[in-house]
Amino acid sequence: MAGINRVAAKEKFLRFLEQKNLRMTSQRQVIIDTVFSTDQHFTAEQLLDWARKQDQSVSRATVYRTLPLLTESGLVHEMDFGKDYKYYDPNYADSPNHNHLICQDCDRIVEFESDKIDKLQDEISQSLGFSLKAQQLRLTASCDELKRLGACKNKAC
Amino acid sequence: MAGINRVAAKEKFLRFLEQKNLRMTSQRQVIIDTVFSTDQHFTAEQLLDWARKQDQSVSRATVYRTLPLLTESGLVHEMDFGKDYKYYDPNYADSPNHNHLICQDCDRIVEFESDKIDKLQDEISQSLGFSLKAQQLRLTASCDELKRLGACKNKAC
DNA sequence: AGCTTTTTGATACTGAGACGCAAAAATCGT
DNA sequence: ACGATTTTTGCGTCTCAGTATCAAAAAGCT
Repeated sequence: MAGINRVAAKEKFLRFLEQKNLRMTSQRQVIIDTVFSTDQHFTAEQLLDWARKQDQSVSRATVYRTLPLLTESGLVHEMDFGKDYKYYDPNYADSPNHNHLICQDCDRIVEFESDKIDKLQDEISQSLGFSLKAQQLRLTASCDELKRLGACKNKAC
Repeated sequence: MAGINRVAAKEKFLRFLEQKNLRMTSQRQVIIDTVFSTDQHFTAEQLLDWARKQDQSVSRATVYRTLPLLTESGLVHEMDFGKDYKYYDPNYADSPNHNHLICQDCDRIVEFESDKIDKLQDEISQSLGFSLKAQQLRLTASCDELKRLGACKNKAC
């Protein structure tokens, strides 16, 4: 599953820029092309590297300036995995409620959804007197189950 | 509910140090006294400020060195609320599975627990082939429910 | 083409946290 | 109680992600 269609994403971003009276530039093109050519989570610095392979001249500043736009437009989601830098998730437009399980042994990140959890979160928020706006669930786990079965395909396992 | 007993906490920390062949020093005393005189979440810099009011000589380095010890001993929990600095939660020893709801309007942090969610998390981890080690659930919400009812006591609401 | 507004890239800056090291404190053996 | 050994401390420096500044370049407008 390769995330949102690159063309659809670009289109949505165009509409967002228009509505905000911002301009589509070649640098922004390169950046969102890069973002939606993967479905991996990435950091700002990674994105800079990748984008520069496509266009030497893309600057760090522009990458850091474009990421908040992508976040605001709902195409990408800002995540913190407990490191001292941010991660960005390009699968957000597809499934805005997905959660993450991070393996502490092999650093894999597995995405999952759960209607039951979503529903409970809503109920709890209501019962505390709030209305839920956003949510982040992060499970830290160990793949020893898979290891025991010899089924873990990851090199680090 | 004022968090774990200060005396109990100090005792637990003493045992932890002993087991690791580390020493109890006056600075570490001051730091954990400070930590367990509140049940609020705090940052490293806040802790430094508070501790220095009690003992001028406590250094930034020592605070930053002590916090990982407190975390490792299970007395405190490291949290990220999406800011670029970490928060620490002194209520962790009491209820290691509690979750957080952060109000985006008034910045209040409400703690809550849910056996149902805990259970679902475990089930999901198992079904993905992992065993759950740790968990962080963060809800971002707005207190407009309370506001509408005129029941929100917070000044910012 | 000229004029205005936005965007860009280079560079300097900020702020949390880590590191290195010599001095100070705690522990231990005698 | 005292010197030897080990740990811890405080200071200063360093790193690194992210932000701010600003003149130059690009885009859009008439």
